[in-house]
Amino acid sequence: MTQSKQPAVLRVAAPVPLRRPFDYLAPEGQNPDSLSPGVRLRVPFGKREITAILLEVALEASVDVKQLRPALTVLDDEPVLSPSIIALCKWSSEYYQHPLGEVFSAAIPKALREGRGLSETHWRLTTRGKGLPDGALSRAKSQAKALTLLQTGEQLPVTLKAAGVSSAVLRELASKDLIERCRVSTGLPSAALKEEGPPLGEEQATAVAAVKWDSFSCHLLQGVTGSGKTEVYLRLIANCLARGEQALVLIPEIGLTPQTVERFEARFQAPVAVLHSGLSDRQRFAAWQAAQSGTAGIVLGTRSAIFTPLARPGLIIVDEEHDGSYKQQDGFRYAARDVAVKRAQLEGCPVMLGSATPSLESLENARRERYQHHFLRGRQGGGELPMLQTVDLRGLQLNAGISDYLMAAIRETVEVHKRQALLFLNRRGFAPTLQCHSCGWVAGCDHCDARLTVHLRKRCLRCHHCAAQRALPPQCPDCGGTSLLTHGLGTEQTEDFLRKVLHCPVHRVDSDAMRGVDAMQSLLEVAQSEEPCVILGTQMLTKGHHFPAVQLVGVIDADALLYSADFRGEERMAQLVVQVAGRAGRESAGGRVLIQTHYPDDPLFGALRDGHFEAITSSLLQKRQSARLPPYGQLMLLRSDSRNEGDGEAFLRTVYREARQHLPNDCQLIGPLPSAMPRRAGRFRWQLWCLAASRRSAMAAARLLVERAEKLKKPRELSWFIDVDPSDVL
DNA sequence: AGCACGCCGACT
DNA sequence: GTCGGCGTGCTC
Repeated sequence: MTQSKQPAVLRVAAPVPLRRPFDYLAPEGQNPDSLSPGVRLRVPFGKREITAILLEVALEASVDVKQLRPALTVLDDEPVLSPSIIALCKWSSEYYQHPLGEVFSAAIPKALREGRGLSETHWRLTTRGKGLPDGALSRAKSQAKALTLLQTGEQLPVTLKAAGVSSAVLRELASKDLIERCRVSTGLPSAALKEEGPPLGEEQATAVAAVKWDSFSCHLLQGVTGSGKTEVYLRLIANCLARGEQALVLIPEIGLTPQTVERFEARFQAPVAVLHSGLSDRQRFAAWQAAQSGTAGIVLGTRSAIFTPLARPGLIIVDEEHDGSYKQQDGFRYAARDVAVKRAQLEGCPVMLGSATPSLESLENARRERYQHHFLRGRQGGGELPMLQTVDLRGLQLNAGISDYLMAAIRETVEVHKRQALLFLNRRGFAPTLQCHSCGWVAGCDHCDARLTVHLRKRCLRCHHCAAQRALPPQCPDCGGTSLLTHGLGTEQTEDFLRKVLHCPVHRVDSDAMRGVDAMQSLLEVAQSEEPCVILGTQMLTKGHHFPAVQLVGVIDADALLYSADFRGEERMAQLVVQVAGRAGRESAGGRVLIQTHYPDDPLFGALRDGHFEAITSSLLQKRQSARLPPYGQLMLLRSDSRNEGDGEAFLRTVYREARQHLPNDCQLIGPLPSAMPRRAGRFRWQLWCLAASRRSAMAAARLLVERAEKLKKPRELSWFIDVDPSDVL
């Protein structure tokens, strides 16, 4: 049997938006069979040179062997990505229909993406350096100091620098062949507890005990603010660390990192590695490395941290699992919560999703017993749940959106009880509309189908959907009329009104007021100080922060949220009310929540008043079921974005025609439909809906849609993408 | 995504 | 006569 000598082929993922792998020959003198998937290769790619990730050593090339070029170098001895992370990336690439090379890019810090080394991050003594007699180099003091430090083991350059050893000294020693660069060694995190923590309640203990180690299981922990979810997390982490394993904890936003780190560090000896978008490349790389090498016992991060490799993964926690920020809204559009569940499955470890207001998706998974559902019903420390009440706005006179009833409650809170009031209004700026009283002209955005918002502080008009901004006009640009009216309500306006009528500080918390790192910090200090005041803000307020002195929570305009065009509007509304309510009376009795609405009879409010979040979710689930919307069907959107008005619709219509007959028969294509705001930032947006009855056919449909869209010739200035499990359908 | 090649307008 | 506009085609 003759066999033509087939060179083994290196199949790699390249960091480009192409949905196929590329094959290379091994570099000169390199045995391809010695290479493991996950190592980085430097390869020629067209006219440039890129860093690619090895997927497999294949026996046969997918193209003519003559076309293969040899890889230039192998960058790693050991893979930078573990087999389970590679599997996770492959799954994500397939599930979200995003090119694998770009998925890898999301999992790897920039330094590694650009081909810089893992292999050269630490310094250690060479054999020659180790054999050096004591007292050598006594004349070169800092060199001697470096050697002494390195005698205890390998060190990071930053550590050496902190000890007063400059990089010049290190270079000098390296040139004498006394020290060399090396890879970080695998460390074991310390499991020591600094403090025990409070005794667990019965429900907490049950939840902790339900988590079995060494195998996959998914848990949904549902409990209102103050019910002690964090204590459950801490106990689980303690157990995980005691087993010598690492815990990965996801939180929704960067702002929650300091308080979370603080709690972890108060409880555990183990080092905490923090990963979020606010880090420098260097910091991110260091944290990634601590996670990957196993020296970090706890890895805490936002969305993208879900792809961080762990030497010994033992537990994954997703806090506030319902939070929308777990879904990436551009490029690689993954949902970190769902990737977390998949990762736990691949790693064979437990995952815990926690929330006061779980998503309908997770509740349905719990109902089907895919997830174990644990409830924390009591408030720890004897705090009572606040009383929730609607204020019927019909026919009431409002000042800056505030009824006399709510105003009286605010006064009572700050003036009589000397406590804090928290008001929620989901619209920043002064007013959402500017209109001419003489001719009716309305200030609109030139680039979007939207009105410009009046910002009085900055004396400008701003579009909240694109970057457009202009000065506030002194008169109507159409008729020259000088009487310009504002309509509607924003946080600035309510702030002004409250400042005028109250004798206490009024703090505004929105993305305009919270510019800069210190703004949020000083607000939290105000909250801690417990001075009587009003805190008025947008969505930002709902995210997890502690407001110990808040006794009253007011939702100024619930109607805007309730009647959103998005099918998730009511779900979001219910979540939001429960979340803001959680800010009230956490540590003080007699907390109240007032919700202003023109529709007090909506059953949703009735259920909220009675504290029956379950009643709301089960009624919402029923509506979803009859509409066959998620979680009863899987939704995907193929979206287009084009400069020319008709292009997007025509493009999606062609995809529709071509894909329709090949689609699995439990899939339904709807559209193309224009987006809720058809023109945004000068581009026209259309969408094609695809609803699938099962996950399997959803994945087949996604693949088909992308395949067809990719084959079509793209009109100029048109771009398209698929959004699997979209969080916003507007 | 880059990066080239490739054919048509206003400049030294 | 060239510099350069960005259309379109390719990357093992």
